[in-house]
Amino acid sequence: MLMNIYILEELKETIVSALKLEKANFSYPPKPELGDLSLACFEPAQKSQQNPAEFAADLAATLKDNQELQKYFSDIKAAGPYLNFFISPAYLAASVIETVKKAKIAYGSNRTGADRQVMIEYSNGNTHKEYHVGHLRNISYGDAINHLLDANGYRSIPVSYINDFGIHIAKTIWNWQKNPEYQSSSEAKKEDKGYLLGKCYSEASRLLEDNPEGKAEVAQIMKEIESRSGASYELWKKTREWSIEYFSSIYKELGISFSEIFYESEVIDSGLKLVEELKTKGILRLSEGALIADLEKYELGVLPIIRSDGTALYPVADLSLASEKFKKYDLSRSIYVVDIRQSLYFKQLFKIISLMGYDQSLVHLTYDFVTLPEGMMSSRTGNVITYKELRDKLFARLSEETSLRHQDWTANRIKAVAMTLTVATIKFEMLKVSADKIITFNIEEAARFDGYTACYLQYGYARLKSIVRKEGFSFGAADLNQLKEPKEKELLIKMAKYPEVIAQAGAKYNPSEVTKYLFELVQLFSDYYHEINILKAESKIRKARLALIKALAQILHNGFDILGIEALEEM
RNA sequence: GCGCUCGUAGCUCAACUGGAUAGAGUACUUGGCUUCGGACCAAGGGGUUGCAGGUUCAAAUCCUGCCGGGCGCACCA
Repeated sequence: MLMNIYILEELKETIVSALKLEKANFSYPPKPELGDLSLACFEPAQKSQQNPAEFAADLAATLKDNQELQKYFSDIKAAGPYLNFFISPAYLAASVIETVKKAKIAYGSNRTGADRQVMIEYSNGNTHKEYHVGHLRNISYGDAINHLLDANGYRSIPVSYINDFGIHIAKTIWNWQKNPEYQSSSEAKKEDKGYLLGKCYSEASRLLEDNPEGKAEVAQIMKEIESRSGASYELWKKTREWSIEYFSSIYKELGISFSEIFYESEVIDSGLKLVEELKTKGILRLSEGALIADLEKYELGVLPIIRSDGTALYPVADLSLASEKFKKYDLSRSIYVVDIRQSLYFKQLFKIISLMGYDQSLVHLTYDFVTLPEGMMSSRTGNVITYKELRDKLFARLSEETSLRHQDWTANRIKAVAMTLTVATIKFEMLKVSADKIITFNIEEAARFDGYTACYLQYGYARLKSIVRKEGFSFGAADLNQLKEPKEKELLIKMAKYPEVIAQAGAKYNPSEVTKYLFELVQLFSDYYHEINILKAESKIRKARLALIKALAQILHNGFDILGIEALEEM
């Protein structure tokens, strides 16, 4: 299959071959008056022991008569140590708009990954616990990376791993059994029960803090679950289902789906066998009664694997899961999207996996936590904001605003639009900040319709589509030479950069570059829209502008897809 | 104690990984509705990039040392 070659890439290659450069350092001028594409001359000048500014000026003079380059550039001039290229507007418009028109949903994607399979694990809820804003950052981030990998030519396999077998479950069941009001509410819908379990768990953690008696009871319950028989085990089976149903209802609301979901309870047994093997191989050893991985010689400390009482710790399941993944799928890379606080743990885990003989590349994709303006959150003390609470608060604001603007709309329509905006807002807020920054989630700020927000972008898209709708189907071939406005050129340059943004954001696992790009694109459009009339323009110009607008809408739509955001035709 | 990480405008964040006069949003002040959707647009003020050295043509970015916040470091996940 022939893939798209994008204009800027093509131009850079043309320049490099025309100048016979080995290495070229391209950038974009800070202001459009300076040019559209820029070549820094520091390095080549140094090689030929010349002043960079003179070097640039010499090059500009040489290139003036280059027939090949004149096809693409209306002007080439030096500005200090930079050689600046002005792309010919007609060529730019034709190239960008035609490429978008042909590629449609594929505009921006590339073949870097060469179809290699990559697994990406994210969301990773714990049954019986709440699904909170931290999980939302994880799932939004993981899903965006999943889309970015696909757009960069990888075959990405999104999976989730649900911890359904830890001590937290015994705590929840302990509290559940003690409180008849929990049991009596089991007539509720399954997903509501999943939510209730989360509440029950946080309460249990609080109750158990200074309660040795309770802790002993919890340990007893844990043993019963591990033995897979008895009343607590039966209750585990039932409540586990509630949580899983609850998670799947969340994924559905968020429009996210996984190729496969793994469960700790299903990998733990083979994990115990695996751990025995690793012990005979000498990778693990006993110490102070516990089974540990001694990684001191790699400066990674010590990782306990099995408690001195013989019960399994978290790595047992993780090791088993890793080998499961590699057995089942032919992976070139395995990515784990997990909170940065576990970075030492993942270094240890990856070291053990490589000692086991796996040579696939392992990536721990980290992000920092989410907090609220009021302060830190912890699932133990229970002052977390859950998905449900956040969603409801955002939804209330966004639907209020929507119904204010559309008093003729039905309640259902308002609800549907507000829900789409809610999900878009959550994802956008989680993605717009780079992963290594703590997010202070400010609901008031997030739910705005102006500024760097999901609603601002959606509004821009809705206006675009509104124009396109008015045009109907009378749509002939456009003469793109009619796009002569400077603002049109600015828009086209920005549109031409989209493929680079996708490539870079993918290589750096950084969706915030996409959010920023889309915001700037909509800003440019809003400015253009305000100043230049599209539908009232003279027929030939109108057609050309409509072609521009359609390509623009396509790019916005593609960007929304990467972010996992549903584009609204009307809002 | 050891290690990781962050520190940029009042606030929330960018800065193409060493490049042009450090940019956006918000807040504040001001201007624009006989508009293709004003949920918009335009203009203005606002900075010793935590501090001090160093590396070089060039440093918010790299190195060293401080200061301040956050997070990890054996039976939590």
